[in-house]
Amino acid sequence: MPEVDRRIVTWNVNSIRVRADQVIAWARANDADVLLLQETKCGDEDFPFDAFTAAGYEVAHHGANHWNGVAIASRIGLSRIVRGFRGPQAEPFDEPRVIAADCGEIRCWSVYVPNGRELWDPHYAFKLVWLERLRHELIGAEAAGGRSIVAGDFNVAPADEDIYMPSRWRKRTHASEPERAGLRALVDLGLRDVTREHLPGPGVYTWWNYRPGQFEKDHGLRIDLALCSATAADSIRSVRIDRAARGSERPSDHAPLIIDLVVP
DNA sequence: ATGACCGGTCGTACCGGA
Repeated sequence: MPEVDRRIVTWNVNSIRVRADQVIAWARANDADVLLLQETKCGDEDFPFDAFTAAGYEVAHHGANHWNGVAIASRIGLSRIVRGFRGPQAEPFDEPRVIAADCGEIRCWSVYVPNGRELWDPHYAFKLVWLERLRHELIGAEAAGGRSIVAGDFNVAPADEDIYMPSRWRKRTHASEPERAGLRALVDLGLRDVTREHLPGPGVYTWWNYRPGQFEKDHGLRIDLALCSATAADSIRSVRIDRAARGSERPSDHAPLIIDLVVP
């Protein structure tokens, strides 16, 4: 059977209404097959479906209001869509932070892990439990078994080398040991951090603060990740981060993470 | 420098982001 190249991209777009044109133009120029988007920040009624359709992408969106929101756009098929965690969810676990679908030969998840805000904030406890809830979701879906990519904004820097100045993040979220343990528990399911494998650090970042000079000084974090099952990870040809997109006009504060793989 | 940004909201300050 002939092999087929697939390009999967995860990108926290920080409002799809602001950046639809930019995201679609980028997807076309970069030949993306699948876009895993986070922080669309709109309800389904406000998602620019028509613009994506015109560009050849089917879209499944899971959004409620101006917070959170995730989507999968695909030009290689879109089926078996699951919005949110399976089964009824009490708030705040019903927030639109996860969506899954089959895109061609690949089971894809787009995830937006809660920020946590501060180590003493109840939102931080929510973040830790949410990561554990995601772990159970991935176990139930047997994500580690097939050809799977669980990608998105995890809001956790896996190691100190993923932070421009680790000392500044000692007492902040994104770098604490419990968050990293939550992430490791996902990896322990058999989902590999393929950016780490293909782009050894330090200095590999996906997010830079909007504050002036932060991007220019490369004060970034690596918090957008692609966790891949063994079948998917073993078929990866390259992993890249498009820093140029972060330096564009009116950019998202996150850069796209690009995964190229080959499937039979 | 204690500062600086950005998206969204029945807004013109504040929340959330990270």
